[in-house]
Amino acid sequence: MPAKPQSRGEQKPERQPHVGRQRRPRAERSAQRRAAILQAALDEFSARGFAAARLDDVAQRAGVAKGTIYLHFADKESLFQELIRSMLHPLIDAVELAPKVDLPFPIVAERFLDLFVREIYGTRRREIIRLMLTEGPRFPKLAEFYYHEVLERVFAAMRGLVQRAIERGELKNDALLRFPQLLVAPGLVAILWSGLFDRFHPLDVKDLMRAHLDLLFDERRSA
Amino acid sequence: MPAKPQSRGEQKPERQPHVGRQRRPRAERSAQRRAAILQAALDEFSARGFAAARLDDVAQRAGVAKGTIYLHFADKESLFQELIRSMLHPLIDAVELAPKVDLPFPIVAERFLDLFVREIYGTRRREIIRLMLTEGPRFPKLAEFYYHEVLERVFAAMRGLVQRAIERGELKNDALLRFPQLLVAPGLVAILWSGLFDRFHPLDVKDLMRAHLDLLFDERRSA
Amino acid sequence: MPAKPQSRGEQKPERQPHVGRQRRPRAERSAQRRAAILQAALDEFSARGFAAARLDDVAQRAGVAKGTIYLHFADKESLFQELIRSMLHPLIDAVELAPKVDLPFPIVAERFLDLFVREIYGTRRREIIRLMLTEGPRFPKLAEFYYHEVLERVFAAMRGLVQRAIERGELKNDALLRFPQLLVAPGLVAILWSGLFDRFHPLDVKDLMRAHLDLLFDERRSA
Amino acid sequence: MPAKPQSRGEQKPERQPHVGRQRRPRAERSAQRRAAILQAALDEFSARGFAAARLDDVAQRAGVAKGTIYLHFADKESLFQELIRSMLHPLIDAVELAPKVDLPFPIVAERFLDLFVREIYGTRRREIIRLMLTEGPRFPKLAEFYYHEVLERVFAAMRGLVQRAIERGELKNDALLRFPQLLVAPGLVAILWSGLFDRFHPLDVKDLMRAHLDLLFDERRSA
DNA sequence: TATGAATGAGGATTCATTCAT
DNA sequence: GATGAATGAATCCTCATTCAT
Repeated sequence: MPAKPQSRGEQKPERQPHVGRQRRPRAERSAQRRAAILQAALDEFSARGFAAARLDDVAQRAGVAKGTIYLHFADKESLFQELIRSMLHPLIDAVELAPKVDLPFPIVAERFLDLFVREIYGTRRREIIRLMLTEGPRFPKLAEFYYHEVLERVFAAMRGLVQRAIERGELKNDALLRFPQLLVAPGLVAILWSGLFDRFHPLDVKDLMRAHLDLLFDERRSA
Repeated sequence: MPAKPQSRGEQKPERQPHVGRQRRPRAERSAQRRAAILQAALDEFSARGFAAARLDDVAQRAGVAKGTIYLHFADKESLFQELIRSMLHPLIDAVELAPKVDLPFPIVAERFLDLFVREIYGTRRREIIRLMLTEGPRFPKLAEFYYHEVLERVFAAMRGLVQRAIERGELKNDALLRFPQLLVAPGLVAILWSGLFDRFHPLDVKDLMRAHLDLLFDERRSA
Repeated sequence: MPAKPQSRGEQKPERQPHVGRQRRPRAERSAQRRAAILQAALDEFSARGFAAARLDDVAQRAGVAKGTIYLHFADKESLFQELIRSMLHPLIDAVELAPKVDLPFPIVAERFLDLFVREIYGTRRREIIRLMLTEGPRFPKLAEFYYHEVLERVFAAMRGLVQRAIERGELKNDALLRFPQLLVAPGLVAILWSGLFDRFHPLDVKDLMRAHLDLLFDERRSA
Repeated sequence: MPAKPQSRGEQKPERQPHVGRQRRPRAERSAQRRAAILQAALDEFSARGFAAARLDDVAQRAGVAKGTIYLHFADKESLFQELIRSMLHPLIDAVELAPKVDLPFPIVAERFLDLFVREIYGTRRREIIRLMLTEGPRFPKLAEFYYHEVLERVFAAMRGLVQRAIERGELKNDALLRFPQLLVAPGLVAILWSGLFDRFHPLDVKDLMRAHLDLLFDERRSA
């Protein structure tokens, strides 16, 4: 699941050979602009938060006119919501391709956290998650979407794995079954930490995750 | 048009029941108003976030005129920052009165999480923490204050306890020593959850904390 | 005509020997406060102009509470107008005591300009004149007062002197008779200059006045 | 914020009389609006002074929305300063085209004062000079600009002329060399007078200037 | 489609004035 | 009389949204 192509550059051949302008079919140019706007919106919303972000800045950053934003999005709120949704979609798809292989739970958990580090923390999705956390309360629709489309699925998948682990005796209690949140909590904390306190004390996420796993399955790397 | 008490929130004004008007010294009335403003500010900032909160609403909710806010706070930002600071102070003091008794670490951890549930999650400080998390990136001063005055102290205290636990063999690895965050991570997640997803799936914090402890010290309540 | 006593200090004996507070009869204290307010008002109005001056600052500077100003003056405008009037009154009286001695006109003119330099330019009345010039258009009442009470009288006196000078052949034309303004114009320019350009090029008023006299009566100090 | 020709003053809008709406290129419309705003600003600032003028009124008078002002000027202060500057620029340019012809000094002086009457007193620049005099102390930048860009140049040019006059024996002293202000002082007084006392006693500037010249060069029109 | 000038509702802030103490 | 906390109208400025080109 590669990070989203931030550079606008891989344009395909063109048609109208006589025009000095667009060297690309209409629809494609439009999609490209839409992408540029979303990109810029992510930058601005991330940096200032929803309320303080200015569409002027988004437009400028995207290299389009302010009015153009309204050709693609109904209003500021829609832009925000579609930004979040569009960046969560690949994640949702990924969940479907759940890991069918049957490995020991500590390994599964480790892979899961690795995936988090690689595909969320290490990408701009980290900012999306942060926006979800910080602006979510003002966007019930978005929270609902996130809950049903992301959380429920992820948690369901996790519960399946946990259930098997419990049955196999790899887990001694049902804590993770009842609260799958406990597995990702450190990841969320890392996301929050990065925006708040990194300048005082940077946090090594991989280390944090390893420590988290140590706590959960202490037969591994112990003190 | 004299100010009007407009008592709101859960403040109990303890007025003399027989007096139709205020019969209180100047300084006290002033303090009362300041408190009312802070109270109202917490309500509004919590509900809408810093940028979207309107001082008009704060004033109305506090039962004072707009201008009155400026008698107590330099501007919107100061109001916000002083709100956060004032509500964190009792917490800071509490840390100083560290637990000197020497109990088994699982008990210590349990008490610590109980304290969190009781003194933060169960109070309006929950909202303060949430504001800290969500608005902090835009208030570097506040983040710095929080890091140095709260986190460093809490973490230092926690490390002391963890260190002893390791020495006694109560903890098999140094995970919590290096990342005290791991102990409070579920608490933060609970705070975030409460504002986002409670209407879909309420979270029982005490249960969550118990599960968290179960994961850490699995000789207790297992599956 | 000494400048107004800026220091409040020459208090007279008192009465109530048992009171720790005022050592002065009521009326006198009141007059003292009124004077202090006017003093402070001059400072503030001079520094910022009528509109931008703040009564808060006036009160603070005068060492009284804001409300006290309203015990002495109906409102900001009244304060301003009374300030101007009160400081012009001594000037008006002075005009009455016109110079009855019959001297050569150049000498008369020189004395007149000397008087201007000493009693206006060299005192806080300079600021009053400036305020009159800069704020006058917004205070028609004040302009009217100034015109009738000050200008008309001064000009009438001047015309008397000029008339005699013409009759005696000391002046070859009626320019000053028709436009007494021409005699004081450099003085007004000096007042304006002092607030605008002194930091680039200070103006020596006495020198300016001497040059002005040189131009008018060129048998004196010539090139 | 597109640049603007800046030449304005007595602009005649030259709209096509048959068009009910604007049929003009963007840039031109923008320049027109900017000009209208400056025009309206001059009206309002002149009438009420900087502090008391309301941008709402400026907008209304200019026939634009409040926000439009901010498309052309950063804030109220900028608007004010650009107003002054833009109206002084033509004056500055005019000084450069100094009079190269070598005429007798009284003629030169007369032409100079004529120029003042025609190009300043008789135009809206009179109001600009008044604003400069009355608001200048609160706008040091503006005073500096005016001093260096206008006064120094004008005075330098005047000194050149005066110097030659002295050498030729047309002036018997160096008064005007040291204080060129003396030549324009009556002009400034006329400007101030017009706003303050015209309703009590209108001042005929041309007459005033003639009298001024009479005083300086008394071989002309004498008593 | 795309543009960006124009709009004007909205909100922070100031400060003259009032009035309970 | 004095005080100064409280008021709220007034005003600057911002920025999401519209719309003529």
